[in-house]
Amino acid sequence: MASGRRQYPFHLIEPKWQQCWDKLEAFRAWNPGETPPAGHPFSLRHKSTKPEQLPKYYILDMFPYPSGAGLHVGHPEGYTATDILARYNRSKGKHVLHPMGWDAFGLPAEQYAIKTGQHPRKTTEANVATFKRQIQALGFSYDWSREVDTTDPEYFRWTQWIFLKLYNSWFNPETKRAEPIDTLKYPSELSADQSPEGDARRRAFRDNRRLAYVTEAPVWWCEQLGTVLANEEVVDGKSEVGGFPVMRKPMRQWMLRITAYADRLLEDLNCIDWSHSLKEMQRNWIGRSEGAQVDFTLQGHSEKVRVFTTRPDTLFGATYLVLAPEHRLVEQITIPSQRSAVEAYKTAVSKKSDLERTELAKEKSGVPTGAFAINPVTGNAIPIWIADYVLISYGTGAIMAVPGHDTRDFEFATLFNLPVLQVVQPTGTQEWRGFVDDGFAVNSANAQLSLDGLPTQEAKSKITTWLETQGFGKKMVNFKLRDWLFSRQRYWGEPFPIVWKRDAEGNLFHEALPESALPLLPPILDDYKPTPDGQPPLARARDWVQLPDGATRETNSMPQWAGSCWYYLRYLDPRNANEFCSPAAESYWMGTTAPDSGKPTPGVDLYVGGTEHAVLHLLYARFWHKVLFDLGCISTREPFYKLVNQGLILGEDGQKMSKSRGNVINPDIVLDEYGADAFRLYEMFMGPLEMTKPWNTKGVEGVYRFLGRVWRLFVDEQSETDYEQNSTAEPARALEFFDSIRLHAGIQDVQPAADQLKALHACIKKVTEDLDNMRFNTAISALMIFINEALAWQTRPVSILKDFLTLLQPFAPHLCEELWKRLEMGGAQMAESAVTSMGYMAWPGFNPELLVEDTIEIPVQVNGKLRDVVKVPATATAAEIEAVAQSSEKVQQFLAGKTIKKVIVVQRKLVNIAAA
RNA sequence: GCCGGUGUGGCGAAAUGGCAGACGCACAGGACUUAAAAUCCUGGGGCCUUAAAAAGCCGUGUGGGUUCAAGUCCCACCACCGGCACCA
Repeated sequence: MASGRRQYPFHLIEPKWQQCWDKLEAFRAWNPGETPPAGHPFSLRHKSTKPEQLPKYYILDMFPYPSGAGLHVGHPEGYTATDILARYNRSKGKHVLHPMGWDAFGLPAEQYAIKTGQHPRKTTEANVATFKRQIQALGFSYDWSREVDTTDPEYFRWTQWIFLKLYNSWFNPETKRAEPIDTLKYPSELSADQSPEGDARRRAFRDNRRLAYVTEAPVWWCEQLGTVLANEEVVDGKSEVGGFPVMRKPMRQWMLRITAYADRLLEDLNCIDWSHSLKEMQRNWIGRSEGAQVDFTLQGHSEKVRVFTTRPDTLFGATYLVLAPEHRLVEQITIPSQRSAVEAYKTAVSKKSDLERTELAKEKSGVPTGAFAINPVTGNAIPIWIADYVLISYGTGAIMAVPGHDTRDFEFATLFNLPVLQVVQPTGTQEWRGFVDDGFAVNSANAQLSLDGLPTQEAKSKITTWLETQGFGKKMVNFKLRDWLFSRQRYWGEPFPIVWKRDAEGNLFHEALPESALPLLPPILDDYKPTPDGQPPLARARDWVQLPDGATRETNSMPQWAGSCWYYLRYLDPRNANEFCSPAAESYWMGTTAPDSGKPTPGVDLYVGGTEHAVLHLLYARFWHKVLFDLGCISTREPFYKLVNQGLILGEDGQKMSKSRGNVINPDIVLDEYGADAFRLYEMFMGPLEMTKPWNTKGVEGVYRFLGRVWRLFVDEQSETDYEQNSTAEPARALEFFDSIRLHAGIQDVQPAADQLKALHACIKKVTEDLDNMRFNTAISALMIFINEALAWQTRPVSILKDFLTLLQPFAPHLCEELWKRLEMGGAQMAESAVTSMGYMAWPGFNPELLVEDTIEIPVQVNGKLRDVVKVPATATAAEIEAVAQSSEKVQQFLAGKTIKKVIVVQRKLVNIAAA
């Protein structure tokens, strides 16, 4: 630990500049139509250019949930990367939008409320204050005037407004987009229905097609948390939060029809710049699979069993059917002698915990129903079983089993001695039994149809066409993606702007509140627990729930995802009281009217956050975005054009940081010891942004020393020593002594020497290229190389130092502002007036001519092994280089007694002599 | 099992098919100091030799291949990390 003396007085520098930026609103982004004040650094840089005439750069962090524990070192990793790029782009002349806010609804504040009775608002406010303090201490260039908080009524009124949009829309399969619910036409028999129930039927028709709809479905209920959880919030049969047991329970729930967008969510991945693996995760989650549905007639029943298969080409090999135990036909078709066995099996399955049911190496189980179906191509009667390896929630909840060519079916058939037929011939020499890949169809012919000899793909399309013409089935696409369970039984979330009423017949129905009723605030409670009969906490507020006209309010609330689904849009126009966002702000920042728009970047230019949101948040936000796009509220199809995941930061022991391991690094302590600039620099120097990497406090010391060397390049050693001694003696006057530190005597306003220019321009080139590719670690190493060289200079030209500070500024903004200021003042006393921000200094360009060397060193290899390095003029021709290389003494030694077969000369790079 | 990613010194890492290990940490030696800290300078892949060196050989998870030349490209494996997981 670097105890004692500081490398440089960061403790005086950093707060000073943070206050200065804050006072100036230095990093405020201006919406179209706004005019920055004349003295603002933006105006100084861009003169009379209107903000909206500049190319925009929208750079976004995943906003944090402000937990009571405060920031950990993982948060600032992404934030530092985006801040560096925000500052870099500002310096390059872009108009940068870089906002921050709080995803502040959520369980911890509510559970704290249950324990202590403290209103979650209080807890939330305290946590937000801590987070904000910690984030601001890092000197990030956020536009704090755009700060949003999902729990602010002025924010969540628009979350509720978007919900109303979803509620009041349906997905038109013909146009493949969302449309207002009024455009949904009733079928003629419904519109003609004059009966008393007509209205109710029409209502039901609409309600079943809304993008937000109600269903009575078994959901994951967690007793301890007192709420239902979404599928994805249940991990290994336990709640993701807290690890409590969960059970299935039928409840009335709100759902969002994300499945309608499955195809578009998949398709549009092709037009955004996300990592391959992230796109794959989304593709897997959506899980599109193409195949066919096939109807099997039942012996002795008029009903048919519909199955979904991706391998219709194997239909001749289907030797039995399997229904999910919950399938609706099971009841009907089970023969009396099998009834008790079937019932017993169903009970056993329903009793199984979901952990057991999804157990990996579990042995297959099932029972026959005694019923038979007819294979439409062979005409054979095949038995119908039930088994829990078939899921009710996927496809049609029923499968045709082809044990010859499906691993699961093969396992099942082996266990129960069911017939296994070969219908696919492998291309190689593999065993056909259990062969699941593409091959050639065999044993697949009847009087009307033959697939024999066809490759799998052709066989699939041939039989699908045949099935369709015969009326036995058709092409079908299935998705793993399920509709989004959108209600929670919680207090600390957005209430639904929905009321429930009864019609004349006594049927319960729901109705949306008008937009004018927003925001709908949650009621004041003194107990935040669910009611004893399992009603959500909101149900405790009788007066709130019960409306004067007899209607009752919906008592569910929205999940935490809701607020984070659209916050990037609210940042664009966060104080707008009339709209969720003005069209002018939206079209400018989301890129549709950017002035440099040869190709406008659609959406957020760069979004950085953790992989933990790879599917859920990113899929939900894309879904909402598309709905808003369809309804004409916004102008882009996708919200986030480029997305990068930062890697995890591990503890010093290489383990994941956790309280229980005691390896958590507290940023406050690091900041105290080394300052914000060193902290930022270290987070970026550790390695590539996207990699997982361990924390190492010694490494912080390394970059801290580097900043100390930067400081010493600029300041006079004696005056620094004086400052140290004086401020130790009289700490109260530290600032005064600090201001009288003089510049280094070598700093002069002179023409730089050639080697100085070369060092600078090599650095400019490397840092620029690295920032363009988000290679922060190597950019920092280039800055270090420059400093190592510059420290040896007697004369330190001001122009060189200024350019260097401009390069370092995105990484270590506080130190750079301070040194810049001192250069500007020429060593005079620091003045409070005329503060500007370096953040707007133009990024230096590099001159490649300055980097040209007169003589270059060329490695010479013999048979691929390095034998010598020769110096040649940079202008040497290949022949000249070859001559020099061959005449080298060392090379001669290795050529002795050998014949040269070939000489490879790579201009300016290398010579390799092949000899034998 | 499937999908994606990663394997390079004691450690974090760097390298458009062209001198492997930039930069930093740790370590060692030296300067400054009464001494220490801080700072500055120098040296560090391994092996084999040697008083020290030079020279030589070997080295990017393993085994093959392409090439004048492979950390980088191709094939087959192994290990670790992340995601999904009876999705028909």
